[in-house]
Amino acid sequence: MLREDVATSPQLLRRMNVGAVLRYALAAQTFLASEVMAATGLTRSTVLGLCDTLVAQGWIDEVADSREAGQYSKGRPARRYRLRDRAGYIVAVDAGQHTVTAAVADLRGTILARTGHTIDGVQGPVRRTAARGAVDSVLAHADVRPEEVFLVVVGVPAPVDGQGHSPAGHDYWQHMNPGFPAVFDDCGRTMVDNDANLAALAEHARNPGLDSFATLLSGERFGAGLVVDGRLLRGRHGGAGEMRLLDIVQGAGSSEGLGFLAREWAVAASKARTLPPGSALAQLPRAQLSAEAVFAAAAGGDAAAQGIVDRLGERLARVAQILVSLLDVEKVIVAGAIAQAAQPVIDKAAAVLDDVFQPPVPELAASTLGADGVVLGALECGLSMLRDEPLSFAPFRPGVAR
Amino acid sequence: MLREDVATSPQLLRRMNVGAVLRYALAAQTFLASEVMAATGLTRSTVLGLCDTLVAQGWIDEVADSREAGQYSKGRPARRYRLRDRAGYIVAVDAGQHTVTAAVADLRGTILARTGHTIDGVQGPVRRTAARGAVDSVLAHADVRPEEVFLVVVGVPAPVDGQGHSPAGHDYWQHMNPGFPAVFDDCGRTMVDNDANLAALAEHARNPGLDSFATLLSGERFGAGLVVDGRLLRGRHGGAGEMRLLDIVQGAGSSEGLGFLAREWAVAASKARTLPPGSALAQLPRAQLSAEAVFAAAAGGDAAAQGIVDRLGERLARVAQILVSLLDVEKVIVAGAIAQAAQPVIDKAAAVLDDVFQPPVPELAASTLGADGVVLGALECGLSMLRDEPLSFAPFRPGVAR
DNA sequence: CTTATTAAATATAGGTTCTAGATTTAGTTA
DNA sequence: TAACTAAATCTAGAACCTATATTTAATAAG
Repeated sequence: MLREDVATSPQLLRRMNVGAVLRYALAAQTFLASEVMAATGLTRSTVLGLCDTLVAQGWIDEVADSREAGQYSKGRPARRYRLRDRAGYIVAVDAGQHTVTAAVADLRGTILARTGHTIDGVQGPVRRTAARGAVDSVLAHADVRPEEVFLVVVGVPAPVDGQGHSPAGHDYWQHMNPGFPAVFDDCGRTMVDNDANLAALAEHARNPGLDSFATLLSGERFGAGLVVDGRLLRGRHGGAGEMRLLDIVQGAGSSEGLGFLAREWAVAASKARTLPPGSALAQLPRAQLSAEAVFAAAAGGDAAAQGIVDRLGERLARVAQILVSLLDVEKVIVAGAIAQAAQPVIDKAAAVLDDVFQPPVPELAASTLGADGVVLGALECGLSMLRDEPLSFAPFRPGVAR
Repeated sequence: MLREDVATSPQLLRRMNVGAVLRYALAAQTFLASEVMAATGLTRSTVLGLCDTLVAQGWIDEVADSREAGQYSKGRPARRYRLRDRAGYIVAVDAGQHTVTAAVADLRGTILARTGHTIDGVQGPVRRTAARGAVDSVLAHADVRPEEVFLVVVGVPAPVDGQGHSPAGHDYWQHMNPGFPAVFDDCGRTMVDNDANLAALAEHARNPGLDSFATLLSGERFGAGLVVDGRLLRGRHGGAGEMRLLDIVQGAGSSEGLGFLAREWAVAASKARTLPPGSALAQLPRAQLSAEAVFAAAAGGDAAAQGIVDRLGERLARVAQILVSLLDVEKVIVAGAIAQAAQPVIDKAAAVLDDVFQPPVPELAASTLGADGVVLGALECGLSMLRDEPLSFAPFRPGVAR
């Protein structure tokens, strides 16, 4: 491969140009030579030659519908090319603490199959088996064989450094990140990353132009994926975005998440019998005092629930204030399964931020991705790696040796 | 110029290779074709052709001392090339609140002249005039004319975004960053950046392998330059590293810096007459109760001064804790003019960090650059821009039209 | 049904750039 | 002075891309 900062030969130039056209194909799926000419500045002869190469390599196909698909056009009909979006596949896995979710997508990012299972245990071996099972299940559903997979991207609830490793010394992290590459050694390359980081990548892909923001997973514990100046922050050991610092922030108190606290505070109020008799929360058995129940009651006007929501909103505002004032992010996206239910909390927090900051006040909003953020981020991570270095993957075609 | 993601022609390939050799020259100053061959993988013919180009453009010279300088060697003596380190110049300016410092360096980064002045006032026009005066002074000392300058890099005590602008709405920031490019319009390109950011770049250049760290300017106010994963963070409006968040951190209290607080607390103790009669601080008139005096007294064993140092150390530890735990930086470098004097404070803070963190404990250390950090960082900023895009500059040679 | 028109595809020639290998050159060493 | 050595130079040759002319495959008009 290339040494760093290295000079190049004509062959390498060809490789660069093949890559440029392939990138265009990945973005456009079906395209004409003229479009590539406009996008790259290359001559028609050159572009057609590059397309020939890509056809030979199995990345694109020539299709015959140049005229039918397009609007009316005079002159000789143009060849039309189409990305072979089944030339390879990307597998995305959210290996959460209690559940594993897997999805398989084609090269355009279209999800072909998706599944979720609970994991019975937190031990590494159990998690490895569960992840492999989920992946085998989606591959079977989508009729994809492991050798057709370009890339497996796994999200885990632990800090992960640039090499996919979690810091030593914490058994929990090693259990959460128990060496997935070995599990998927027949499925192309495997990448492991932190779940909040992947969720942030998903948001980045869905918010064009938003280049500095934080994605705050906020269910049981706070954890942030930080994107500043268009880049995801990792830090020395992958610990960027860990929220232990909240222990020493006034008004934030701890890194426990919104879901956890809503439940705890409701249960505490119930035990302390401070809930007014008329409160909706008082009607529920303690086992059903979930965060969602609290938020729903608050939305219904219940004063006790509203009190909890207000406290949570102030706490969330503190968290957002920290991130915004240290990193100058323009938006904090509250993500995770409870994000949408927590809209009342977010509204309260946004009001607090309005007081804290001079305009322009940073945005605070719930993610629209719900519980799928991590899986979608894993997919996005894989797609962006594909876009960055498409030629480092080899298209799979039945009957053709790789 | 190039469209993004664009394909290339043979001419552009040549340009890339010329750039690669020039980068080598900038790093090596004097070199042989064989070395470039080894570094780039190119043929001798090609490398010599590229060197011819660079000679013609005025970037390098052929020098005759191939044998003399080198160790014994058999065979035909190799041509030796040398960077024309006076093909252009880089001007670095630290436009601080009270003082302006300027330096001019050649392409190798060797400083040719340096000067410092106090600024009489905080108004934009005054600062512009002072900066221009300082630059004219160093240029005259180094016998450099403005048109020979490639790049002027100015550090200011205000947030600065990627375009060199400071956020509107704060008059102070506009005064600090009053449109320097117009002042240096005869000196090549002008770049403006935040002072702490530049100090961080200086540290980055001097600590190879250190890729995630914070540089904490800590004199009158805390301000951090954040480098994570090898990149300087800016944020949406250039506000990354602003330390206003300390207002809500327990034990940190405010964003006032070590120098400010040491002085304030010593004066307060003096006014409250709580200094023991034997204390070295009690001997001093209040106007001389500087931070340096407090640190010196503490080093000399004075108990009252030691008390102040301990309080400062705990506060500094909090600041470092915040940065480390949110960004996973491996080191916090205390910079600014008082950094070295503040060693007792740093020692105290390091001891606190030892308790707070599990191993590996993040490092905390004083910068070795003293008050020059910002100027050196501005120079480093210019050099790295030169290294990234050398061919975007045109060498200056007397008698040759540009 | 033929002809004009149009735009894409193809073919041809030419220029740049790099590589590979043979030959020459400029020194040292014996 | 001759042998040796490694750099420089010279000569082909191959891979690209471009520019321009020619051909081709469609539609539209007469």
